[in-house]
Amino acid sequence: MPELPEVETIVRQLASVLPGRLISSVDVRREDLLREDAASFASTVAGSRIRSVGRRGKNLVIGLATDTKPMVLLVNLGMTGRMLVQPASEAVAHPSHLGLAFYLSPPGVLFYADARRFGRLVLLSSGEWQQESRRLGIEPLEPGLSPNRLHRLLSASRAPIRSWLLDQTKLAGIGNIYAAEALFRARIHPAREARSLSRGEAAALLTAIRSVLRGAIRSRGTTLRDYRTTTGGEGGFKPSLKVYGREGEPCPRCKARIRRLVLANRSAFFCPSCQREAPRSDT
DNA sequence: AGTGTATCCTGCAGGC
DNA sequence: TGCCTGCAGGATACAC
Repeated sequence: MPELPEVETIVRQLASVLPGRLISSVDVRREDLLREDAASFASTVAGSRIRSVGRRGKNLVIGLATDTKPMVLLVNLGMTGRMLVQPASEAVAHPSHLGLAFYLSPPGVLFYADARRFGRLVLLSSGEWQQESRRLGIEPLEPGLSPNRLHRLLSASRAPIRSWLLDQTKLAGIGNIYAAEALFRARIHPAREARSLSRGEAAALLTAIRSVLRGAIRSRGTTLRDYRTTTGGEGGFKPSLKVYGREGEPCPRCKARIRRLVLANRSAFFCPSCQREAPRSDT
């Protein structure tokens, strides 16, 4: 669910309300969302002050100043994770599938809720976070990513381009929805070998990735079912999806029926006419 | 270096 | 109505 645009939306909302506030206490309801035990997590976080809220790939990066040292609270939302903020003035109603509650001062509550509990909240030292961050690939919206650089990265891999796009160690932040949408816009078949893309195709793919991510951010993300903003609102990008989840529907460009194939055990939606696996060999 | 499979979970849609 | 199966935005570990 939450890919780069959804996480970016959440980060922007949190960044406008959290920095400077104190986390007075933490209520851990689902310990399996943590890597450490609930008691040590709570004792580290309680009493800390929120310094910053950022994003790296699909991860929320929350900077905390604790009693002893600066820490990073890394939140990966998995498929169904939600970050919900309750203003102090409202009665505190718990969301369904509540995982953790962070009680704030000035008053307010930050909830982490997660139906499937694939999400994770991890406390790291600054050094540990730097190491973790190095494992992730480049940010697709980072200006330093040029068409040539993308082409170089692609040329090292025989993986299908859709699998390559989902690999967070290559680019960080793209998931199944936006991979499908970017490949459609760039007219590239999802099963093409990454290294088979020409320089021109790599450039077109980069343009497509950026335009679809930026468009989705403008719409506050894509809500299929579970994704919510921090205020509980839905993202508005779903009507802009051209192929994802549209198997059997006509391609908006050429009217051919959109197809679904399975790559690495995950659905890949594409237009068989606009996105050819091999160059046309007819006439 | 790849893939396929399984795993972690719950919820929902569709078939019967 | 209910039971069953399949599928879902993600990440990771395993065998091959």
